[in-house]
Amino acid sequence: MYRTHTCGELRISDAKKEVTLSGWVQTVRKFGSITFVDLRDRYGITQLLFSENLNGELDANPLGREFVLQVTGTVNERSSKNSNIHTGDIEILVSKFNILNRSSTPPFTIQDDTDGGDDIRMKYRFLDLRRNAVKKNLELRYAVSRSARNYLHEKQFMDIETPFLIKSTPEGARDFVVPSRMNPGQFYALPQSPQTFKQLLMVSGYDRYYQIVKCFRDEDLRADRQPEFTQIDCEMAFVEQEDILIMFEGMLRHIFKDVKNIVLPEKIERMSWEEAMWLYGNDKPDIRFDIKLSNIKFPLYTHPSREEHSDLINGTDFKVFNEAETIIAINIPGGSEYTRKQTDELTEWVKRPQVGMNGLVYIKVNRDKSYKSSVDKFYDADKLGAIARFVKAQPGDLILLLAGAEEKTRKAASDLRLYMGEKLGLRKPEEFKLLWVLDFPLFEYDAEGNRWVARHHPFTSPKPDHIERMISNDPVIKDAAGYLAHPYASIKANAYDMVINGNEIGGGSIRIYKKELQEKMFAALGMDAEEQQHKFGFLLGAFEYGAPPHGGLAFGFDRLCAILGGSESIRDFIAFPKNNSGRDVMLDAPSSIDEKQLVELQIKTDLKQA
RNA sequence: GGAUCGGUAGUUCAGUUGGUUAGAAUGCUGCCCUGUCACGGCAGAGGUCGCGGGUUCGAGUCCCGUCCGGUCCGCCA
Repeated sequence: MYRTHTCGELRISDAKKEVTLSGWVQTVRKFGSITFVDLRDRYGITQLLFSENLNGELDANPLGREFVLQVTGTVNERSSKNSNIHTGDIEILVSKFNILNRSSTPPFTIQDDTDGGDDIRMKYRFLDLRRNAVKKNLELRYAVSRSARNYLHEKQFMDIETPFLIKSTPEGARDFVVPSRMNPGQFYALPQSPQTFKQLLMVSGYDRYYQIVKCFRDEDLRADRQPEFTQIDCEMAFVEQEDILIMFEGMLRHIFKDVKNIVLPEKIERMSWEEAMWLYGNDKPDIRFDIKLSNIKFPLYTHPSREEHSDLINGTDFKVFNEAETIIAINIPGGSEYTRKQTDELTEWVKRPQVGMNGLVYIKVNRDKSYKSSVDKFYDADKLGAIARFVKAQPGDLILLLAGAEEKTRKAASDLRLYMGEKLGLRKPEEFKLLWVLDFPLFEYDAEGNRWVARHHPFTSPKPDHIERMISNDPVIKDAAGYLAHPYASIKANAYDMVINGNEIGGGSIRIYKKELQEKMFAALGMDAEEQQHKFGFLLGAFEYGAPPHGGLAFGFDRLCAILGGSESIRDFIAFPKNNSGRDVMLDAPSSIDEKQLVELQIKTDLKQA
C-alpha cells in the first residue's frame, strides 16, 4: 500500500496513529542531526520529521526537490505549530522511508510565488500544474462544470455527444480541417460549434439538450481566445426567447451560488444592442460603473430614432468638429484636477495605433464653475457651458471629446471609457454585473466582400415583423458607402448575448425552423439554391419533417471560469493551453509529418512512383 | 496581414553616454547547524548577452535583418 492518508487530511485528532504517506518533496530543511521535509500532494502539505536515528540513512540517500517519497511514521503534535496550513498542528515522525522516484532539479520553483515566467512554465506545464495557483483554477473549472451539469440535469437537459469530424461550411470562422485517407482529396472539418447537430436533435425531439464540448476555430489568438475552447452548448424546443433567458440566468445564478457563494439579483439587467452601442459604444458593455457616452453628433442613418445635437458645437471655425462625422463626449466625475501632463497622456493614449484617433479635446469644469478647455480659442464659456449641461457635468468634472468617423470614434470612445474606468478603480474585480444584450442586428455588412453576412449565424431568426424587410429586398448593395441605409441594416434578430463585467460569456438565438424562411436567409447571404443544397441540404431536409420551434445558446466555458476566478486570461484555466501563435510549446505542436503520412493522405504524391 | 514591448547565469531581472574582469536575488553544489516552516551561517560552481550581419580602436549597449515570446489591431457566423 502506497499510502493510508493524503498529505492534506491529518489533524491533531490523528495523533499517535501510524500512517503511510506518499507525495513530492517540496523542501528539505536540514538541522544537523534532524531534518524537516515538506511532503506535497494534490490535497496539501504535511511536514515530515527525520530524527537522529534516520540521519545516516538520509545522508546516504539525500532527498532533492520533487523526489517522489513514501514514508511511514507516527502522527505527532508539533512543538511549534504552523497556522498557515491545515496540517500545521502535526508532523510525521518518520520511521521508514522509500524514495519511489528521483527528480531532476525543476527549471523553476514549484511554489505559489514561482520564479518561472510564462514561457518556461508552459514548456513544463506538467510541473506548473503541481503549483497551487494553477491547481486552484482547475478545481474551480471542475466546480463550474459540475454545477452547470447538476442544474441542467435537474432541468431535464440531456447530455448528447455530437461528432468532431464534420463537414466544412466556410461561413464565419475559418475551419480546422482533417484530411480523409479513405476519401482521397476530401477533408473533414472540426466543428466551430455543434450548432447544426443540436438543431437536428431538436427535430429529433430531444427538446432539452446540452453538452460541455470542445469547439475549434482557426483564427488568431488572444488572452481570452484559444483555437480549441470549450462551450456549454444548450438548445431547447418549444421555447420563446424569454424562456431561454430565464432558464440560463437561472443556471448562472446556480453556478455563482455554488462556486462563489454569490447571490445574483432576482432580475438580471437587460439592454438592447442599439442602447448598448449608443451609451457604451460597445455590444458588451461593462456596467459596473456608470460613466456613459454622450452623443453630440452622428450620422442620422446610423441612429434614426435619436436626436441630433450638432448645434452644441456648430457656429465656430473649429474644423475638427465641423468636419467630423461623429462627436462623442465622456464625462469623468472629479476629473477637473487633471494636470496638463495627465490630459496629454490621455491624448497620447487615444492616438496609439490600436485606438487610432487624431486627438482628444478636453473641457475642465472647474470647481469655481469656470471652464478650461483645449479648444478655448474656438468656444466661449457659453458654448462650453452648453456642452457641460448636455453631458450633465458637475463642477469638478472633466469632459473628454472624441471626433471622427462613426465606427472608429464609437470604438475609441468605448475603449477610452473602459480605460478611464480602470484608471479610476471602478472596474472592481470582486464585483459581478450580469447583463443580457438583446435585439442584435440580423446582418452585418462585410466591406471586404461587399455583401451581407449573418451577424450571429445563418440559423438565427429575424424578429417576426422584420421578416418582410428581408424577403422584399434585393441583397445586392449598390452603394458600399451607404450600406447602413440598406433595409437589411435595420433588421433585428431574436438573438441575445450574456455579458459579465464587459466580457461576452455567452450568446444564442431563437432559430429559424421553417424551411422557406431558412432558404430566404441563405439567399440573403448570397447562396443560390444549389449552394444551399450542397452546404446545408441536411438541415433543410430535416426542416421538412416537423421541426419544432427552438432556440438556444452557448456559454464560453473557459471565459466563464476565468471571470469567476478573477482573471482576464483563459489560459490559466486550461490544463494544456496553446500559446499566442497557436503552438503547444510543451509538445512542440503543430509539427511536420512524415512523407509517408503525406503520401498516404494523398496530400503529396509518392515521388518514387511518379 | 499590421503595431508594440521583451529576449543577459537553471530561473526572475539590473546593466548609466559605446570603454577595465557582465552584476543582484533566487535556485544549484559542498561544509556547519536539534524545532524549522521564505530556516540560518560559510564557501563554491554557473554566461555563445536569442541568432546573423554591419558601424566603431572598442558593441550586452548603436544600425539592419531574422527567430522566439507577451499584449493589442485586423480576424474571431
